[in-house]
Amino acid sequence: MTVNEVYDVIMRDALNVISPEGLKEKLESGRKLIIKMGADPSRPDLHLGHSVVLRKLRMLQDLGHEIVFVIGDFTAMIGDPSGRSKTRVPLTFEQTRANAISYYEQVVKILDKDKTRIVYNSEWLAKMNFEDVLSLAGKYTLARILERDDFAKRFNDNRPIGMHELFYPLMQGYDSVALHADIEVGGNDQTFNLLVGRDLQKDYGQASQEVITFPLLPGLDGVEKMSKSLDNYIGIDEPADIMYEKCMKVPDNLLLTYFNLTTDLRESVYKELCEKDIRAAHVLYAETVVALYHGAEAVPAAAQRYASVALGGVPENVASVEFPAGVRVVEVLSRSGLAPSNSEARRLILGGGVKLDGNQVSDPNAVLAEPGEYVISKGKNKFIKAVVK
RNA sequence: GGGGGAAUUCCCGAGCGGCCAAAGGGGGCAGACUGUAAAUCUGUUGUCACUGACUUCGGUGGUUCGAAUCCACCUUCCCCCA
Repeated sequence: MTVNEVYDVIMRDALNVISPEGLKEKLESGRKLIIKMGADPSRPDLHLGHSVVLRKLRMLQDLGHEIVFVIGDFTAMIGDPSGRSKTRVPLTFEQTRANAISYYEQVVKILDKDKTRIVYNSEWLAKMNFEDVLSLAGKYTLARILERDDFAKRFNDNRPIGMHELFYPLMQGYDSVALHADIEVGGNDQTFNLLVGRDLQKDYGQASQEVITFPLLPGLDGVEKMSKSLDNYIGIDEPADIMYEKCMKVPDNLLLTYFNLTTDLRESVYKELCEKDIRAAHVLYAETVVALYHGAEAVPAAAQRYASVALGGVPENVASVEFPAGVRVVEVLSRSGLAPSNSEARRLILGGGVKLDGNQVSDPNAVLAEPGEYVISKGKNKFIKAVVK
């Protein structure tokens, strides 16, 4: 892609670009730009929501620029208050390192390993003394910090805001100063933090970074933003089968958005299909995404599995768990993870949600007396093979 | 520093001495319907050896035959005054 093409794609997909002229100028300068992206080490599991931004970074990388991931190991001690209504529980140093590694491994599924750098913000933040901190704090005002949605909200609702939390945007902004970042990208929820970086760079005598924010991908529930903790995500690490199935579950009214933000397909390919045959559009989406992360060769198997389960069949490679003869079905459910407890398993049976080899189990005290293999299912698409010995 | 209030099961929120595993709503899960969608309807939502037992209502100790409910102290949060 040429500089102009990349610029156009960014302008098309970005939610907001602060100073498009500045961005264009930098891209055309011929310099190798430092592009900053904050990584949240408290949640190292990447999903399609992250891919929205990552895929744009990949384009910039292909133009020769350097992507720098800032692992907020120091800021993690505070926890980003973005979108939070409560103070977060801090992470330990070891946790952030472990998470950072896992983060990196997933990131390079989309990005070019050689042009991706990882830095830890403790490198500079931990070295600041109290005087440095005061000087940093003096560059911002309470009123401006309180402009932030979540702070304002918490403040008005009389919920506590720790003093240290107010420093979060400043610290993240200072990262840009330390790195001499040219561009910073992030999700829409990061807008405030990214802008603070711009201001601080100016205060420290640097050119302000360009800021590009991208829309947040809504989760599979169609309400909240995609996130692992809400379990409404499609992880980029997930097996092809699961990925395919989840893609089929994307809410109809969001499918267009998903196509837009998470695939390379041209609008002409999917737009009409979404309007005319939403089911076929789902299939196209599922195939596209699975191919993207697992290769085209993984598609047929995933599609076939989906189809067989849809027809009420049992998928082929189901995880199996061994049990001694005479186990209660309830225990099979709880120990295999299909149910969180025996009580819950019992309720599921009573509610008609459990099947044994395709037949509904109605007795909560049912037992697998004979050795053999049994397929136990919960709901429509959760299966486990019980190997009874 | 002084005064007043609050802490309930995943979340919000009722309960204010036995009828409380704790109303109601949200969310979750399952069933029906469907396209493994949405909407809708139904059931369910502490654990276990489940017609019974056990553990829960910020923490610790107490009063009582009996405490989520009363008392004391502690912890945390909020409000008002300074």
